[in-house]
Amino acid sequence: MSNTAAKSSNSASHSILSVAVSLPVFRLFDYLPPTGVCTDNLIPGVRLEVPFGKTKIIAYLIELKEESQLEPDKLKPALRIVDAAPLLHGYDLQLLHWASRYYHHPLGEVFKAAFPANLRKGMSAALPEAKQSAYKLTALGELIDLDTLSRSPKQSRLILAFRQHYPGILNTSDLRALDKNWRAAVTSLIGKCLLEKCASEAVAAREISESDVAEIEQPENNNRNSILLNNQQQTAVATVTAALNQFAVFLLNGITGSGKTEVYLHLIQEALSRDRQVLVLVPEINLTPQLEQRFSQRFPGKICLFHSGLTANQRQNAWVNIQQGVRKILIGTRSALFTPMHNIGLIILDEEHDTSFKQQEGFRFSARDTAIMRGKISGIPVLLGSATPSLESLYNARQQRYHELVLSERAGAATPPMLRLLDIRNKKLDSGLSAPLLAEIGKTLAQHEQVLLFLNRRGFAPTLICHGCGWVARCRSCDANLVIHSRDRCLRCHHCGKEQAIPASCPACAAKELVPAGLGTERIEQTLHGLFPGTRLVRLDRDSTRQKGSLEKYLEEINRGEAELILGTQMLAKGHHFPNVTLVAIIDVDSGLFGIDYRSSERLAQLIVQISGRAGRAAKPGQVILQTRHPDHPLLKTLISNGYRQFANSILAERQAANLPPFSYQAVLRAQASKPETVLAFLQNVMALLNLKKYPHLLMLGPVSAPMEKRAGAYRYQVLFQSNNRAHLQKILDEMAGNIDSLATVKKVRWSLDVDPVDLF
DNA sequence: AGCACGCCGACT
DNA sequence: GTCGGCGTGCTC
Repeated sequence: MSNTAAKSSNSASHSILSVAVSLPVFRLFDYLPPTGVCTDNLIPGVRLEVPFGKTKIIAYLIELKEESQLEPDKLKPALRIVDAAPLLHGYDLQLLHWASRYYHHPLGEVFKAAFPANLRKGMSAALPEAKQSAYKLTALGELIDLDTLSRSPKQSRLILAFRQHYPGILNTSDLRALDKNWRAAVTSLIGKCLLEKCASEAVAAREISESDVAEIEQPENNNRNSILLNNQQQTAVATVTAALNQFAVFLLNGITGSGKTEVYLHLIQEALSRDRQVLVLVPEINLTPQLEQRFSQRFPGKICLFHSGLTANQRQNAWVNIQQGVRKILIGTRSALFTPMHNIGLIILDEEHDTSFKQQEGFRFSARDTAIMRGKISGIPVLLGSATPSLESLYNARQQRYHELVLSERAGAATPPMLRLLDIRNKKLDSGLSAPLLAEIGKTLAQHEQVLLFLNRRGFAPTLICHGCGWVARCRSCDANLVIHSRDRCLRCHHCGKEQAIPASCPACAAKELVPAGLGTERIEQTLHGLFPGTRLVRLDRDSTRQKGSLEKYLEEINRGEAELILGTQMLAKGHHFPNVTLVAIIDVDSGLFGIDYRSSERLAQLIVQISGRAGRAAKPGQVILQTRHPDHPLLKTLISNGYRQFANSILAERQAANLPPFSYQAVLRAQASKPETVLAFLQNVMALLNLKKYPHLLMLGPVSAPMEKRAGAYRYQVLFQSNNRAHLQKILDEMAGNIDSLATVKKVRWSLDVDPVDLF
């Protein structure tokens, strides 16, 4: 009480509103309060509508100041205060400020990421319950002969439903259950004066009776759904439960099928019983109807989903229900991370190694790292789960920064698949397929079992090369090689998506000796058609599933057992499992083995483990064949014989032996201008300004993309900063951010700074 | 990001 | 003579 009194007496003199706007500028803008409004109730975090240039926009109040740097006559008054009370709580604001600083992204843009589109446009955040409508029949509707509606079967069915339902009132969710497209029919019935909207009292009455029903059903639900935990699961649940009131990071390292989800469900129950909310983050692909069903069976009426597939209104409903604490559990993708919560008590992040937790453009951030920071700010535990944890998380666990919980027992009796290296040195290959592999494929098909082939390259061939002079087809706007697509008869850039026709002769030497080099899924598909004629083959990659719903169609075909040979990219590794697959082959493991970056080996290993999980679920254990020219590669051998965990350890040990820290951090400064000299001068100035010598471990690479060519009307260079020390990098970036604006204005350079969302600690 | 101002080629 | 191209600069 005394707190608020002190606040308002202070703010009397603080009558300048410093706001952030959703623009790519780092500075804040100052406004006067709306005319005739007392600033006492203005608290940072509220939305304001302000005049901005010629338009008006929604801005976010950051602080109240005594005076502005600008001359008073330049200040405009804000138009209105949108929120009586801030929608973001103190912890949420702290998190957004942290993210803006840590990822060097403008504060207003970070705020934008925290609000659904409707609220960004200034819509009120009133609870959507008020919008829940209910309908009942009019007197005419009660009496009308249904035969007169014989030409509108939907409408007559609705009328019948109203008549049969006591007390004759149906609300939106009832109607949705009756018919997905109820709205059109209801609208025309209202138009015919057969149906009318109820008064709001009637709606409230219905809601009470509904919640009664839910409570009667609940105990029975729990009995049916709750599964007994094994010892490891019990330990995990008990350990996290004991820490429910403090910040701690737990790494739940559980092999496929070890029952991680059951641990999540028990912990959610624990948090709910303490009247706290829970945030569950999952990779995009995992947000399936099955997951939703499993959660809502256990926690009926308590869940909100939040992901890119929702409409603007659905997003707002979910956001507000969670923000106000009406719903208790938010399940969503990385875009759900910043949703304010009334009383958050636990964060769960499933498949923590998954790369979709990193936002790679615009506001680049790592949802995993930011979730950990959210846990720290809110003083609550964060649980990271994975069968193949990222190296950084394993490292953090080893450094005791995370507390590791292991689930090593499979719930069912399924035997793990057998991994085998197949040496293809000096072996004849047909589109990358060796004779022993082809023999195994033939054998498996003959037994009417399914085969899954993996190659992480779509298209026909990754390059078009001139046999006469060595010319290679490259993209004009990127530095990447163009990929040959045979079905669409074109060359396509997998970076920017640009297409062009396949030239008939070499543009450099005019020889008609252009040959496709390398392997892609299209090419293998073609070869397999020739080798196994009449076999039903399904190819799954971004090209074959571009049409909406076609992925689902193919997956069903596979699950029904109609598809015998399955060929595909990354897509195969995630989400779905195929019961009748007994042979998995990875056509080229070597490509992942020798990257400059250890992350390519890490991803390869994760992929092998995940894709192996697709096989051997049937009564018969599956086999996994890895084609390689390096059967003695220590990493491969470790992975095959000792598993992912040992593999990860040996990468970390290798780096330690080479005196390298486990990770490095990077940032990219991009600059562009109309003249190349301008770009260079700008970068030189920036470099001169930075005291790089202070940071011995900071590596500066650049300008990176040479030679400098004009692209899209501008010359652009980028400079890469790499460091083993995140703090050093942060300091350099701070120095830059403080000076770069003025340098750029003088030199007319456009610049942007991307901080790769690598790690937190 | 939008949006306006400004300075050079094809149009009635 | 203008319409409009996008390069450049600004928004409290």
